Amino acid sequence: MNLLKVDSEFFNAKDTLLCGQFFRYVLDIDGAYTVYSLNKRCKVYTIENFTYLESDDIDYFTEFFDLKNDYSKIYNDVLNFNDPFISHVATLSKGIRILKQNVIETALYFIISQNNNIKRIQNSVEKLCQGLGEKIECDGGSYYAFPTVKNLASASLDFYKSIGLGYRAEYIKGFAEMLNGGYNLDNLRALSTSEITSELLKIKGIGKKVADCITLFGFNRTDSFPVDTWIEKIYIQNLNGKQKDRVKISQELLNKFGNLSGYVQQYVFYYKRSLENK
DNA sequence: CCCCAGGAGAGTC
DNA sequence: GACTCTCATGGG
Repeated sequence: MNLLKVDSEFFNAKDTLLCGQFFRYVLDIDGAYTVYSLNKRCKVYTIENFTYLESDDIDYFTEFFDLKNDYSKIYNDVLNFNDPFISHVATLSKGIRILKQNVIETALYFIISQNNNIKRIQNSVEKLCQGLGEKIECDGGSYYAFPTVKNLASASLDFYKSIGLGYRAEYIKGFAEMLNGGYNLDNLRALSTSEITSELLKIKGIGKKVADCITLFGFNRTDSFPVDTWIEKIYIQNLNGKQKDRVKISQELLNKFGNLSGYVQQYVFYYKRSLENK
């Protein structure tokens, strides 16, 4: 077990995990979060001015949490838009880091996320891993890995319905069979963001919003601005938006924020979902 | 009973 | 291109 200690100003454990980009974490009794990704896990917690990362695979989670990226520069670039509302939410949410998640995990989780709520998504994700993932024994208990493509494809439609996916079960089943048949999402990495989006939209169950989440969190393309029901509300209430179609809203926000879109989107989303209600 | 959740697909015009 | 309806499921 290795330990990494970093300044917490631009890496806050709670803000990063609860801002809506990730679903597979548990808040422990001691206040630390246990995070699961693929077949790995880590503990992460913030105490005052420092955030601590504990894992057997520090390298993986250094990449996962994007720790080699300079978020002070990103933060200052966002402030330079000189938009009072955006600056306000950025200041409150600057501890967020955009995760660099495995692309298959990201795609599955965000297909599940459609017309759903975060609690239900988390429940389904956990049951998915418990039902199909490899059980990993280690000191301090055991946990389940994210399932292999083969296991995902071999699971029945009834299994997917049994973990609460509802009508999304058919989307997941179809996507799993597609992957098992040789479709490789990593082949899309050579393409531009808009080209990746176009390819993702060909997959049944993936629309514009889910595709934008996959490009942002799975392909680390920050020139993506996912627009869901919450962002739509913010766009109208706080940004004086006039468009009504979510695709057009996304394009307008992307035009405004460019390569900083992904960061701004998470700052704003987190603000709306939690910070506003304190 | 209603409405809503990190929407998308299919149908109609 | 544009609406509109429907799709499971749990919670408020």
